Amino acid sequence: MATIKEVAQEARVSIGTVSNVITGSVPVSRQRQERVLAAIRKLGYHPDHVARSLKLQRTKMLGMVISDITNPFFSQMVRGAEDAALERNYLILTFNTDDRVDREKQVLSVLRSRRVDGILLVVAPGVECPTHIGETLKRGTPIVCLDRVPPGIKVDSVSVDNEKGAREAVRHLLALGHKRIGIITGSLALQTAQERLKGYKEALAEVDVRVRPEWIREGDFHAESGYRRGRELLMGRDRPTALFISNGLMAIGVLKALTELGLGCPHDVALATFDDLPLTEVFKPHLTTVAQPAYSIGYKGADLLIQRIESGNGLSSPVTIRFPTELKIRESTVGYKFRRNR
Amino acid sequence: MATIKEVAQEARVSIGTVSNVITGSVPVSRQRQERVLAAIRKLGYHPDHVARSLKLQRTKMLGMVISDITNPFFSQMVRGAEDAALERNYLILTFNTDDRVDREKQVLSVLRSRRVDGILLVVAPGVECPTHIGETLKRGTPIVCLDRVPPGIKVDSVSVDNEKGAREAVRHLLALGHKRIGIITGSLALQTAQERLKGYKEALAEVDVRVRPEWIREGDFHAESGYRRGRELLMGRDRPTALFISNGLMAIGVLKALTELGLGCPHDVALATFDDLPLTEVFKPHLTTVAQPAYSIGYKGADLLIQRIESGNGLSSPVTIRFPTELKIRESTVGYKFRRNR
DNA sequence: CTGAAAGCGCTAACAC
DNA sequence: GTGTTAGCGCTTTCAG
Repeated sequence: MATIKEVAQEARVSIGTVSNVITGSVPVSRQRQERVLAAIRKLGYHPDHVARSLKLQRTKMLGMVISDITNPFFSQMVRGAEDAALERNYLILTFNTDDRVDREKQVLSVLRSRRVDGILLVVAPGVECPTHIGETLKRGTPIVCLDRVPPGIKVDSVSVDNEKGAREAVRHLLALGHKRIGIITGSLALQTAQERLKGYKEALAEVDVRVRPEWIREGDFHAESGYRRGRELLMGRDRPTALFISNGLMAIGVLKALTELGLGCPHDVALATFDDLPLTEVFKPHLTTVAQPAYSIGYKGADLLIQRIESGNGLSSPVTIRFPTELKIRESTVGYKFRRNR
Repeated sequence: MATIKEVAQEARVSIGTVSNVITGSVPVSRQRQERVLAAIRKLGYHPDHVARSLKLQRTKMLGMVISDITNPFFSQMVRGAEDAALERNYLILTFNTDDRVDREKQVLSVLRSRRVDGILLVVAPGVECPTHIGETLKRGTPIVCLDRVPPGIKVDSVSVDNEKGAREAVRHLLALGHKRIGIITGSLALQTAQERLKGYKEALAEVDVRVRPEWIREGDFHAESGYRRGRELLMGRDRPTALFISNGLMAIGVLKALTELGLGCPHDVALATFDDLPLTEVFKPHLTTVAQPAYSIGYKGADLLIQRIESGNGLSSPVTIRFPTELKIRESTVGYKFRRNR
């Protein structure tokens, strides 16, 4: 592995000069410039970014901490973040926490040792106030929270208007004539999940439909919980005619429950869900969804984070970006008009 | 940010002693050990991994170069690799090339500067012999190729038995009575795609069904090409009764074409495809697939790579690991028995 | 413009 | 056991 020293020898200049032609910060005479370039090519020299990081005290690396890359919502987000980062010559280290706070803390500690310049974080649901986030921030490493905004902490975040998205979806269900609408929420330790529940309640309140507590079930944003809570909701005699599911993975579980119980969608039960699952569009039933711009959340998050890093942080107060959602009406709700008078 | 020097001062010992208690390579007296630990806690010290990397000339970082994290096959692979890496205290830097050779070269160059200890690579389809891979290898950075094995280069690889997987799928189609079977291949610049085509041809040859060149269409492993090649294949009067699709993304495209043309599956056209798309299982039609252990490919790949790194490389000759595939027979092929005598 | 030299924070000899 | 010290490869003053 050629070093800057060898390049300097080969080009018969000082290592300072080599550094100057590489960084371009200090002018170098034409003649020496060419000698250096030739030496670099001849030796196949690639500057050691580790040494540069040590000297400059910045690594041009970002940590990205998500729940699970296998969830298409997050994989799109990661793609967006990587694209934005690469454009500005930042690299991304990814970590899956599976929504476990202990893993999140562990990862944050690793990231500290690795001296990443900033962190994109999808916080794990935890009851306590996330002190590990505050500490990281205080230490000078900027964090941008994605998708979920942790409670009781001043931090940049990029997410969507969950309340409005849920409200619109439930309004849509109501407009179709449904009055018996259940919901499967995410973990209510997450603000995101609470906002979606709130939107659901608001939509019902608007038209004076009573909220029935037994039709509100708490899941955890994973498919298995959608399956279980879905079964509970649909097995009884007195079941809802429509369901609002708080995320895409849980919708998968609900669909499985539906099939097992021999219920048709939308005929027996109409389904509206948060998250648009990209690859399922060509399958039946095509789900009515509250689509989130996952790619943009990741892209904008990385963008904002890099801005923070390069502006020396602490300049302005925390930025909260909320993207709008888009209600996509499809066959899991329409194609069946629920009769109004019953 | 506390440094080892400050810890030494606080604990009233030399920096060497601090280093010794951290690495544990040299014994330290009980008393000083405790003083150091206390100082570390008090100062919130986290060793600077950048400095350590420079000194040790290894970063404990792996580069992972894939086509697109958004493709569930790859996101599972990445998850597997990250899990394996983390277990051994390696971190992963991910990059998407969108199957473009120029991006791949660029990424490899970045990875070289970043001094990653090894690279997990899904090669982009390119005509020429991949010299950039050979150079990286020669420079001493081990590479493990995943999913696709580049031609004309001795390199470790982890993939599946594509030929056998395709053969079994087409045999299944034949067993159902189909004699008019088309295929949409991946880019034939990829050995992977060629192997799947070969399996298809072999299965037909086994029962003396003539290969019809007009029913062999070359796609590129992306959904759009599945859609286009699918349309071409199915629009004509003289169309196949069954299709073998060489990957999951293209299957999505074909399904879209099917819907547009008003063709039912499996009634009008039976479909068998490579790749099991994880979240589509609850939708209709449930696809008959040649399932690949994507997670295991990633996991084993990282495992093998780390072994190479830590055994000082160049020990044994290239390892080629081939996982078996599993044919999952589902409703996109069965549920409709094609009549034998026509 | 150019070269010399001082570190960035850490590990690993090496003496004691 | 413990302290001292020489770098790892680079950037950046600082003289000239």
